[in-house]
Amino acid sequence: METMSVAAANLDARITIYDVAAAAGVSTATASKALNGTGRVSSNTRARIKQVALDLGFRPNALARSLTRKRSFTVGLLTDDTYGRFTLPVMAGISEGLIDHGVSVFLCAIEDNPELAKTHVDAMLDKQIDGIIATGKRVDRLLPVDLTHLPIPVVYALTAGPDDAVTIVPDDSQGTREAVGHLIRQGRRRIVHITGPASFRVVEERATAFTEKLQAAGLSISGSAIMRGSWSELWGHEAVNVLWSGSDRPDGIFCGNDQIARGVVDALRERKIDVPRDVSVVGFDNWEIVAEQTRPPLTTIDMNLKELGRQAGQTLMRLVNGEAVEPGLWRMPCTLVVRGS
Amino acid sequence: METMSVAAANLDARITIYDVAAAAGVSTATASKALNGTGRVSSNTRARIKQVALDLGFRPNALARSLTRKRSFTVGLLTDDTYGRFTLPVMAGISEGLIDHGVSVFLCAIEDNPELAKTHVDAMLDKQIDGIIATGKRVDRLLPVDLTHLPIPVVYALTAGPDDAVTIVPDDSQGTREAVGHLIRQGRRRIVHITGPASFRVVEERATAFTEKLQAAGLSISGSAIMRGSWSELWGHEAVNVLWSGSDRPDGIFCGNDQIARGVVDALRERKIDVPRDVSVVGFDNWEIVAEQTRPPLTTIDMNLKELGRQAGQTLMRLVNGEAVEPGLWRMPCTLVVRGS
DNA sequence: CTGAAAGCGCTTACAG
DNA sequence: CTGAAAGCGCTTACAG
Repeated sequence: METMSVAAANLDARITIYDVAAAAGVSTATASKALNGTGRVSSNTRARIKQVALDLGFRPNALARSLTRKRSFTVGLLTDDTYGRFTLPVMAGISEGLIDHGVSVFLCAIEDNPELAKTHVDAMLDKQIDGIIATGKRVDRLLPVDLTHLPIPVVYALTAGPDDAVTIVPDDSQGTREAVGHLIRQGRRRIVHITGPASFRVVEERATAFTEKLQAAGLSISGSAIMRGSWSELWGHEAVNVLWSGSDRPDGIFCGNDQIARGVVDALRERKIDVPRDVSVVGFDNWEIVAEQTRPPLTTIDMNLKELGRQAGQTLMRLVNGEAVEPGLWRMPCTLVVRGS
Repeated sequence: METMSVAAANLDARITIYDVAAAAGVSTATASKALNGTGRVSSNTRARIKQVALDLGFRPNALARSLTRKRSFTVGLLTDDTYGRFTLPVMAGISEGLIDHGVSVFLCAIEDNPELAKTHVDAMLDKQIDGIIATGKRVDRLLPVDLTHLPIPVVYALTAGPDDAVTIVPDDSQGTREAVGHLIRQGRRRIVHITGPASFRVVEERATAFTEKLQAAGLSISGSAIMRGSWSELWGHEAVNVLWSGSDRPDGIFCGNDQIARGVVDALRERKIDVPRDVSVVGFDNWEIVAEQTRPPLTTIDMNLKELGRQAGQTLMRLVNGEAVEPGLWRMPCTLVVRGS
């Protein structure tokens, strides 16, 4: 009852710039300028108008404003990831980075469905979005939509984009160097890399960085130092079994993700091998729910996904504002998070 | 270069309803009616206008439409969950259920920050959203914003709402009955419940349903049949240790979430107790990444979060359309997912 | 410094 | 069945 009457009141009494202009005894043009800080208005009348607006609780209708300004202060966020392990932090970063500029973001969950994707893009275009951020679960996969001939700028975050666009991804090579560097500083000399499937580009990128870092440190690298498998704990387990059934056992293990690392640490414990005394383990992702529950807690690499999202948002705004930005692959630095392993 | 000229062309040549009216030789009023299927227009001219619109690639400006219709076909989605384990499926469901109606959703990640929340709500109100869906990580926690005196409807999904609103949550009691029923059908007679902290309302709700279901089945319940702890694997481990250090050992375990269940199954395996031969285990959440990687894979309860999100979206639309809907707590059914445990 | 007027791109009574 | 006109709530040249 109470609620309803308030609602009704708000709806009907929705106050417009005409109301504040009238109350302040000026034209809407002057009111508009005063409120927006544009044009020349004496500081006196400006102050008065602002006060009136405040008193009346005036809130400008963004739709009307957008219609004349041809700018909606709205962007679209496309994602094919409904599981969200990597995507949600990115989205949160985008949202946070953008709301400060008064821009809101449309969420479009498109799965792997091209039809759905097109529907979403069309709906957003109709709603006059200023730009698009495309994001996804795989850095080396294209979203199932072509975004290249749109009348608005688009930036790609954590998903593949065309060469002439800006695409923001974590710096996997640098992250790898952080991890291996840490292992070396711990005095480890026989280091192996247990990672995911070769079909992932990040796997190869990290593998290359791994080898190079070891070489740079003057460490010998056995032919089997890089073991590719799946992104699972089980694979971590198995890899340890393979390693320990041979004679060339490592004292440092860099894993392709935290789940593998979790499996490695568990397998090591089952074999009564002390982590980190006998073997040091470093994971990747800093997926807290895994990293913190491992015994001991995982030392790992954080991709700073939220910051990456923030960057994506700001970059899109620069593009929307017509600023020139360097296209290409932007690599955002990763951070080593030292825990117990 | 190519891209830019296309963009420019699209921007400048943005074709309006005036263009199609002119091309079809009718007034904009008629064009509007024909395109929207409103008012009386002969089927001939209607067809012609539609064809012209198609040929010209006319896409109506949703901003202008919203301004006159006083309906933006846009809703806001508030969430305090940036981790997203539960929230993202809900959001995906909302988005999917709404895009069919041509409504887009604004994503607002508000953390636990009231300022941020207010900023988002204000921004969305300015953008004339038709309604709000509030969602969060805890069913028994309020979001850090008061949404009760807004001029638009709001529905709550997976987060606490006021009594006079519709709040959609999973049916924890029914889910519990499914789980326990399954255990009983497996021939289990000494069943315990290892769950999370008493501070969570769902914990007590499930505990009550657990007891009732056992009673209904005529099974005896030991005083310590319900063990409250944390939502972690570690707690699952510990609980098994406690249980097996006593003499009253269970043959069926219902866990408050999949992580606990994972810990339970691991601890059981370490004790050489066969799952599911000696002991059956049922989890909760159907968090696939955990449930599928457990050995054996976890039998668990799925909360159908995506469907819940879809419901929330549809319900909000009903409200927006002025339909009457029954306020209160709506409980959506859970589903038993049988795997190997 | 201030205001009258036109315009953003649609929709909707109201006439005809 | 069709159209002229007003209006949604702002902003922006253009005058004064």
